[in-house]
Amino acid sequence: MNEDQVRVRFAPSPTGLLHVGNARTALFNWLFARQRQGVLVLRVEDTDVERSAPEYAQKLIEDLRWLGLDWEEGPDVGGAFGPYQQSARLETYASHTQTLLEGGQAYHCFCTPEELDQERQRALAAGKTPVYSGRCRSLPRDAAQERIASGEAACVRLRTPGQGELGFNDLVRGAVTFDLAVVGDPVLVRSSGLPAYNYVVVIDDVLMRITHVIRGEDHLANTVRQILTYQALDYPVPQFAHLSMVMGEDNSRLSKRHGATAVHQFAQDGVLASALFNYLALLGWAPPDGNEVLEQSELVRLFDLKKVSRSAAIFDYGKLHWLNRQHIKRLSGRAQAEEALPHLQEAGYLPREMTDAHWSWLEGAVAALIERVDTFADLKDSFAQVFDFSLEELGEEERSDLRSECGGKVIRSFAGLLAGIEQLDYAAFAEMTKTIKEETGCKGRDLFHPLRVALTARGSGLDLDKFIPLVESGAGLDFPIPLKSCSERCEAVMAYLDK
RNA sequence: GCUCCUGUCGUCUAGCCUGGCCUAGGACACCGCCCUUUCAAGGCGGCGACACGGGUUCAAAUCCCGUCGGGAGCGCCA
Repeated sequence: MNEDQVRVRFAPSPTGLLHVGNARTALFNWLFARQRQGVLVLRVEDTDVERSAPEYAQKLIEDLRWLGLDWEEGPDVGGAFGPYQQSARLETYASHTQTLLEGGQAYHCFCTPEELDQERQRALAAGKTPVYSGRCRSLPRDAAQERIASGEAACVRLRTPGQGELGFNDLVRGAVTFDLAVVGDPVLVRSSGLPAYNYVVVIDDVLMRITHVIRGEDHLANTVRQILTYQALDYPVPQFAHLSMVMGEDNSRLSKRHGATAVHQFAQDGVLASALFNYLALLGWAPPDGNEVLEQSELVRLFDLKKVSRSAAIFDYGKLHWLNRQHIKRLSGRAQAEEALPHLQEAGYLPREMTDAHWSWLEGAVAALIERVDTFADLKDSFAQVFDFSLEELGEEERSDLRSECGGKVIRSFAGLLAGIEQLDYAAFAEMTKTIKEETGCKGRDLFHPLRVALTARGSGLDLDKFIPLVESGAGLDFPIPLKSCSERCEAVMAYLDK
């Protein structure tokens, strides 16, 4: 292995679905690794047995892959520095703890949670930062051993300086300095014997040879404790980069009440992975030339960790949707149809078994309807105007359009012409409208609106020149919901008018 | 409460390091116009910001100090 090789990691805890905030962290790690020809490690942080669940680890992996990320090492692909889930690394942590205990950099603490809580309350009340008092710090080692032997519960704490300053250079934030007087001795190992996050993360990052730790800003303050741990272990400290948080519109942490937050949800809503990828990269970073619609490979080329914004960003669904439209447009007709198909099948418009005829009809339909939608879920809704034809649900305005003087004349004239025609395509339709205009004297809105309502049972929608060929070519195909031809629609309207 | 991070159009940001090229640029959203048999889409245009107060300087969005706002951390959660 090359000593200079960049090695980064994404280390989610499997306590829920992949959130866009975490996805952005993963993505920035990925971009950085790819552009530096480095290695991305996926590590599952499942030391919290209460909240972790293996199903979530699997879903996390699926969602990351859907987004278009890959990694060289991880629980699913293996690697030279595994295992890659912390629950399988407990022995490693234990041996490090032994070393620290023997060297005196760590010690056993017998304080009970109740005592610590009281200490904390007192500090808060006195207007000070709650810091562990260090009561068990100077307990002689053999005395501690005896208490443990007698069955007393103890956790292991790191011995920290308690005074002075500790600074580090953050790749996105620059120089950051902390007063060590406000950092107490952190718990390394809980009295249950399970190691704590801030401890294992250090050991794992060292053992997995991580060179750059790119993570959320919520870890910024913990970095001091972690650096102290690196030092106690006599390990080299990696570079840090703390990314700002992703917020909802009201500037509070993005949560479900702001809308979709899980990557999985965006996939279901018909957002393209490439669009979400693009949007996430733009959250806190801007391309140098101002062109914001970018593919993965372009992002890899242009991305610059040093240019990442230091302030929090609000997740803008509107811009994501705009980007999604841009990415949809870049897809070939066939690819658009393929993306659309699952959503349309789920809505019951298209059969599970697609014939070639279905495919070519679908491509045409998607091409006609796609420009008007933000997502494939929206596309599903706009397919309703092709398949659903219900005169019972006409609105007031549409009803009066049909029943108006021109409406009745136009439709009767249209129905008459339709009877004598083989194949209604747009050219034929254009010819017919001319004739209708002459026969009825109706024109403009008075002419076209009744026709639109008669054919679509709606007051607005797709251009008729696109709508008619779509319906006519689809009418012969076998769909779960039969697609009515123009003449069938027209007959229904005539019957409706006669009532 | 304390500590740390942060503050440019409604939103994402460029510019800040290395003061003058800033009459502060772009994108989304919004508004208007054009296109049009509808609704969109699309094209064109418009509105719109340096949080505030002091300093330093011939000159400050840019450097310094303070205030205020936002976020995070202070756990035997991760």
